[in-house]
Amino acid sequence: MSKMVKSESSSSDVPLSKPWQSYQTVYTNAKAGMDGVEKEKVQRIVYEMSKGSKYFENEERKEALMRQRTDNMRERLGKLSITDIAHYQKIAERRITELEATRDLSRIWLHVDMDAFYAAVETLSNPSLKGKPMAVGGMSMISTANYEARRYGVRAAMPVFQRYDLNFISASLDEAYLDITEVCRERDVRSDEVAEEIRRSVFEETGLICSAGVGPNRLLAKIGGIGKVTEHILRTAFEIDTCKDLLEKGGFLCALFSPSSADFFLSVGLGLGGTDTPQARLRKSMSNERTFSATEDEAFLYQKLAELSHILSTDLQKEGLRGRTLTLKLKTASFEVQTRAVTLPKCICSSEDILLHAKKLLKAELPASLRLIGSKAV
DNA sequence: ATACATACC
DNA sequence: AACTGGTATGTAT
Repeated sequence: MSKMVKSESSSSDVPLSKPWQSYQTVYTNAKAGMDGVEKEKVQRIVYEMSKGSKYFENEERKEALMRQRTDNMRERLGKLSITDIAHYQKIAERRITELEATRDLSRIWLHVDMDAFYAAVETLSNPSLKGKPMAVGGMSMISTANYEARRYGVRAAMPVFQRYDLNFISASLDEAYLDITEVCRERDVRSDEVAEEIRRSVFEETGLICSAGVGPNRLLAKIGGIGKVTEHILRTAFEIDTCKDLLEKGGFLCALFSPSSADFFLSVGLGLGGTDTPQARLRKSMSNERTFSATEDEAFLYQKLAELSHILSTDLQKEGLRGRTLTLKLKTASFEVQTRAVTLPKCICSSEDILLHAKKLLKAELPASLRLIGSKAV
C-alpha cells in the first residue's frame, strides 16, 4: 500500500531497450538507503550478472505468468456488459457501506519495524562490521534467516514490547504490533510519545534501531496491504493506483474477484484493519525444509529426506502432536515448487513412519534434479 | 465432501 | 532468495 500511495515506481510498459528495468525482483529501488547511488547503473549491473542463471529464468517465468494473469483480467474486464457493471457497482457500494459500519476508532495500535534487522544483529555480535557494506547470506545467494540472529535479536526487543502490551503480536522476526490503548489512557500520554519512548528503550536495551508507526488499526499502523503481484494487476488491468481508486472501481473488483478478495481490496481502500488481539491459535501443521545445491544424486536426496523426517518427528513429539496427511515439498533445479501429499488412515509421528511415506512420495518423482526438499505433517 | 496442488502473505 | 505456517482458491474425484 505504501507503494501505491507514493506511486513512484513504473512497473509496466518499460521500453525494451532497457530490459534491466523490467527486472524487479533482484533489485528494487523501493527500499530505503539508496540515496546517492546511481540506481539505474546498479540495476543494469545486477541485471547483466543475473541474466541466464537458473534463478533468473524462473523469475522470468513468474513475470510471464503475472503478465498472463493481468491480460486474463483485462479480457474479462472487457467482456463485462453495461448491465453487469451497473449491477456490480451497486454491490460494491452496498459492501462499502457495510464495511464502513464496522470501523472501530477506539483502539490505538503501534507497529514496530526493526531497521536492517539481520545486519544490525550481526553487527552487534561482530562490531568490526560497523559501517561496512554487508549482506547476510550463503551458498552463493543472499538470504537472511539465521538462527543465531533469531535467538539474539528476538529476545532482545521482546521485553520492551511486553511492558507496553503483554499480548503483543509478532508479525515476523523483525516486526511487531502493540495495542497501546490502555498505556495511552492510563498514563495520559499521546501515542506518538509512546512510540518515541519505545524506540528509545529498544535502542538503550538492545542497541537496535527501529521505526514505529501509530494508527487506529494494524493496517494503518503499518501502512501496508497490497503485495507486488496484486499491485501490478490492479495498476495495469484496472488503473487502480490509490485507495480512492480502489473504492471508485470497486464494482470491477466485485465483478472479477471472489467476494473475500473483493472485501479485502475494499477494506484496504477504506483503511480498515484489525483492531482486536486475536487469541493465539493452535498450531495446525508443522513442517521443515532444506535447500542445497541442486543434485540428481538419489542417495543424497534420500539421505536429506531421512534427516528431515527425523527432525520433523522430533519436533512433533516435542509438542505431543501427530499428523494424518504428510506433504512432500520439492523445488527443482529450475526453481519450480511442487508438493505431493498422502493422507493416511492413522495419525503418525514416528520418524520411521514419516520416512516410510515420504520415501514413497519422493520415489514417484525421481529422477529429478532438486535444490530443496521439505516435509510437512497436518 | 474430501483430497490434493498452488499461490500468496 | 531462506524457512514457517496459515489462508484462499481451484481442480479432481
